[in-house]
Amino acid sequence: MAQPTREHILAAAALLYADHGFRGTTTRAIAEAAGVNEVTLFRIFGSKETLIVEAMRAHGVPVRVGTLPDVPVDPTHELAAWATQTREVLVSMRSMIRQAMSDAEQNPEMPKCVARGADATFEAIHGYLDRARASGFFPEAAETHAAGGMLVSALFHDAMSREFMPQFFPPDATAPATYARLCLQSLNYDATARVNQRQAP
Amino acid sequence: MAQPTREHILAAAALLYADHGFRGTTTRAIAEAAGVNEVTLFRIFGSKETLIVEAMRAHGVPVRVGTLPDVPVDPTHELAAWATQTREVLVSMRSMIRQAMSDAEQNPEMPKCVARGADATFEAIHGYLDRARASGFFPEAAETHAAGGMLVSALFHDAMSREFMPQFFPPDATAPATYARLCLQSLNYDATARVNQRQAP
DNA sequence: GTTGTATGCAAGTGGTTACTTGCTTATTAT
DNA sequence: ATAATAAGCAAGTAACCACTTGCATACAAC
Repeated sequence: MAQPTREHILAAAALLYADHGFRGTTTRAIAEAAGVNEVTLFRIFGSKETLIVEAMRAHGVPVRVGTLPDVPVDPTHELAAWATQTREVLVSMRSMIRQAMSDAEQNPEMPKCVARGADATFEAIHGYLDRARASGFFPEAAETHAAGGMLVSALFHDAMSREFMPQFFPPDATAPATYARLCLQSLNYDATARVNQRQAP
Repeated sequence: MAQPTREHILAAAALLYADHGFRGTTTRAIAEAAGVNEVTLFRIFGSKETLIVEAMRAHGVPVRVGTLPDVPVDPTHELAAWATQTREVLVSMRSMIRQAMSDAEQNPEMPKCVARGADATFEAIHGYLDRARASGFFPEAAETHAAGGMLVSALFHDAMSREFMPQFFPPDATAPATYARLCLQSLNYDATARVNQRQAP
């Protein structure tokens, strides 16, 4: 019962942290939620801080958030699908992300272990847009990294703030596709490149 | 000494709140920072919660964050200037905004009184882009609201997250101008419209 | 000069918090 | 079977928290 206990505690801590932040998450509440005695937490993790940090590392943003094809064929749909998946993940973790960003003022490690998966997300979108440019979908001078960053920013802001100010965002269902479309347009997307690509070889 | 005291307390509370959030901001610390006895807080505001909410309302996001001309003449520069001003304000308030967003889980009023100025910001950018479209800078079908929202999202995400993951954003100095430029490109910006506009009448 | 109001000060209340100690009880390994 | 390990339980510690009470003091209006 050694490992299951440890996992239960981490899962309970992550869940409580998302709702109450660091200060608001008491060791008593974690123990109760995990169905474990409070002293067990200290015996296993030593302190509240190391427990919470461990929980963030285990239940933070996952590394693989969405799938983008290696060779871009239909950027409009591929990007829209990826944006939808990515926003879904961000929405499911919005509470945890918000808490970690605010706790950063006291403990700068917090947002870093929560957002470990962010690297992979940016690499995925940047790589995809670079490949799309190489395939002729965008002109050579297209600022793919900046545009990809803006797409991520739109998904991030949407996931974090829509519940407070829904009137400022596009309709919920179509928002990710809208962001993807505008991202492509900002890169002077040439939809015919796909056809050319296929005709060339 | 009635009003000065009240203002001192609100300012001290807002400052402490930005660093420590609701739970972390103690009435003792507010009193000490304001140079006032702790009981005075309760005599004036009644409770910690009403004090903090009052402080948010007084020192939240201001209503006028940036200036956009009534009649668009040079969107590239006008939008870049506005984006720079807007990000500056968001950066200066990032701690407070982050705390308010995380405290929303417990008290949904928090982000609303902090972000009272957000309405005006969105109205400003939406109105400006609509006028620019009417002036012929964009085609009739241009999705000005969605693109304006993405611009605000980029500024927001930049202001909130750059300090944690600087590698994912464009160079700090030119980022707002980059966002503004991509926003215009996503709307199929026609820079010559300005000239046409002037020749027409 | 008196009265009312705002503030300071000292002390305390009841509650919560992270964390500890001492001891008992299961499970597991040998 | 026995010894080691992991976990539970009850109780407690010292600190901190929001908030209260009772009383002294300063200043203003009249």
